Amino acid sequence: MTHKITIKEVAVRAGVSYQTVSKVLNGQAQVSKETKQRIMDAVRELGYRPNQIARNMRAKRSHMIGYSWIPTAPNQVNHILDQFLSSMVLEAEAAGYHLLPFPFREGQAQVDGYRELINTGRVDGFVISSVNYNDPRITFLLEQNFPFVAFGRSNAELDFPYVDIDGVAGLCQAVEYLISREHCRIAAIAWPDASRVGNERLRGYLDAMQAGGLDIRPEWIERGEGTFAFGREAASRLLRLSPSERPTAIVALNDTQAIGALHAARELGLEAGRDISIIGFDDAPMSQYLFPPMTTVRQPIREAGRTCVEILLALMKGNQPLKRNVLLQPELILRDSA
Amino acid sequence: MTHKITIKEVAVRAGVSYQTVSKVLNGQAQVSKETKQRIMDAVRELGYRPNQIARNMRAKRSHMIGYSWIPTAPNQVNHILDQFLSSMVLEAEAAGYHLLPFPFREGQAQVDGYRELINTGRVDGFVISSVNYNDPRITFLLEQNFPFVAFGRSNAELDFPYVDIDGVAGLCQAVEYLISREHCRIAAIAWPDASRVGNERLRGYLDAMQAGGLDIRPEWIERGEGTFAFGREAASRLLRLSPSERPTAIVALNDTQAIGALHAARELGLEAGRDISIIGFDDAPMSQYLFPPMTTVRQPIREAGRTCVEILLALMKGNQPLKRNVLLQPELILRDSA
DNA sequence: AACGTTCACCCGAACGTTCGCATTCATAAT
DNA sequence: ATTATGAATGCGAACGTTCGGGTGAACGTT
Repeated sequence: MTHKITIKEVAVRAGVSYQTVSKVLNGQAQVSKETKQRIMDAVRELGYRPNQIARNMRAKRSHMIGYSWIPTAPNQVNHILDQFLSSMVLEAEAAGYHLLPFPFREGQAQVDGYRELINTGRVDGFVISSVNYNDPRITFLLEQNFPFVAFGRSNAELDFPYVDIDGVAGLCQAVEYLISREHCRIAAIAWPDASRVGNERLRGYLDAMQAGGLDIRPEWIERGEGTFAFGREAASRLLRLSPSERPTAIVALNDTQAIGALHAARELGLEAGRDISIIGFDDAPMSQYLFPPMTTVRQPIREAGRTCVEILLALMKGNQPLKRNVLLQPELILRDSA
Repeated sequence: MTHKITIKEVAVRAGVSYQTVSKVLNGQAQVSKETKQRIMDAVRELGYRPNQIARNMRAKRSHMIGYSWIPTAPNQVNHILDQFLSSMVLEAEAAGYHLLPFPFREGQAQVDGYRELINTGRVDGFVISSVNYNDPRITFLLEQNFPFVAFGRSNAELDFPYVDIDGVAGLCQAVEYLISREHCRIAAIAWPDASRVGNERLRGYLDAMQAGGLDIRPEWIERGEGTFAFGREAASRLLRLSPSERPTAIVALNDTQAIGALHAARELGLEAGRDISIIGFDDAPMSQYLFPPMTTVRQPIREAGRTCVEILLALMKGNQPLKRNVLLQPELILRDSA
């Protein structure tokens, strides 16, 4: 492995002290044009690049942003990660920062991972995702007064910087669309009320139903896990209600549940898009390839990743960022299932 | 933000020199039990954790592994990334290493990203993926004699450490299964011959066909992009061949193409799993939720990520790793489409 | 001729570690 | 009593930067 060039070697070649080279490189030196040129030439000829570790050491910063995510179960999807990560990586790199992904731990041990990275000086800030109510990471980081941005909101009383997708608006759009297509009996397949994201989306459903002057029947609201199995089971129940009560449309809080609902409909001999309308949430990549292609709500993930890093960079600089809380608007993608 | 504890503060509290603390912590000191205990107590009481940047500076190592991947197009899937990344992160962390994801660049600029990370001392090694023939990264890294492991193979004449999934075996399994189900006319939807991965998998098809004593007809081999559109188009052509020539089964080199084929079959009024058998490759998470659930080949991604890092760690230590080239076996997942 | 300014550059120190060698002190061997 | 031995610890230096202050020469001003 080829030897690494240091600033001293550049200095020798340019015939100046190495500190002068440093100053020239950082644009804070009064030097004659000629020496500056000599230094630049030497840098180029030797292919010198400043050692980042030494820089970090001196600056007492790591120029790293910690990030960890819940690894999905083997048969689950994380179609978000690629977009979220690469948008963060891109935005961070432009500011001389890099991402440091670290393993996700459950329960109390989770905070230990964060603490360790702080105490060893490996990161200057965090982006946290999969945020929910009473997230121990949030209280911990606030307490430590350590820079972080959350992708997702938590308890209303906690004040911290976040970026989130407007779940209320997402479901509003879906329901409003269904109402515009003359649907009156619209059901929702939702999540347990321990999920802030789920509650948000459900509220979008409720708001839009109310705004549209439609009945909200408790039996039209199914709450359970965000899985294929629950989606199928819930839809199956909904579609077996008596004809006068049976919903003509179903909105699910994610695509996986919606696909379960699609299966339930098919099992009952109903064709989605004709006999029953189904709308998902997430725009999972395969949703477009289903039978029929699924109408769903797409989240601006790249925008979210970019914005998280943007805010975090300002925080780490010590600035109050211009925007501390950002709510991004999702978009209804019309296909054939509704 | 709370002040960071240094080794000197620990030393003061324990009443020894800071270098002694260092030695105790690194287990290379002859010290009395009592002072050792005093030092350990001080460490615990102050919550001291060694500054990793300073350590890295001293050791002239970053303890970082560079990794970058091709971000997928908005409507594409990367269901691999989550598993691959988290298995690498986990394996790396156990050895005190972390991953440094950096933006993927196209063409010649790609190598610049790698060079920059080397020259600035940010990484000690790389894992590279999306490897193909004549990969400029491989020649560059070999030339620099810089530690790396490839996930995927390249030109046969290049000798470098890699981990790969046995594509030949994967398609063999698929075709052998079809043969066992009495299929005689089996077609393949393959990729352009610029893809090493594609060629490998296609060879698996050819080998198994030959071993099974079946006809290999050129019109049964479609080559094109690994997209939904091409899969549909190719399958459509195949299924419109004259009855005596029409294949009774189709293997595709990835799930996206296979799903395209599923659509083509349906458009022609054929039911997959009954009128025509279709097998994909990748076990994309949604494949199980299709109509019908799709038979496909699953790759041991976590194992691949783990092994890449395992080999790389040995290389970075300066050891010749026990295994330098690893070929992992994929697994046929039987569902209803074949 | 003495003095202040400015320019162009040098130099010491520090960031938080680790490492090799030096030093001190007690104990045992001569 | 002197010397060798070993255990327990201290000390200086170094890793590659950046930063602030210092310094000598050239020049202009009175």
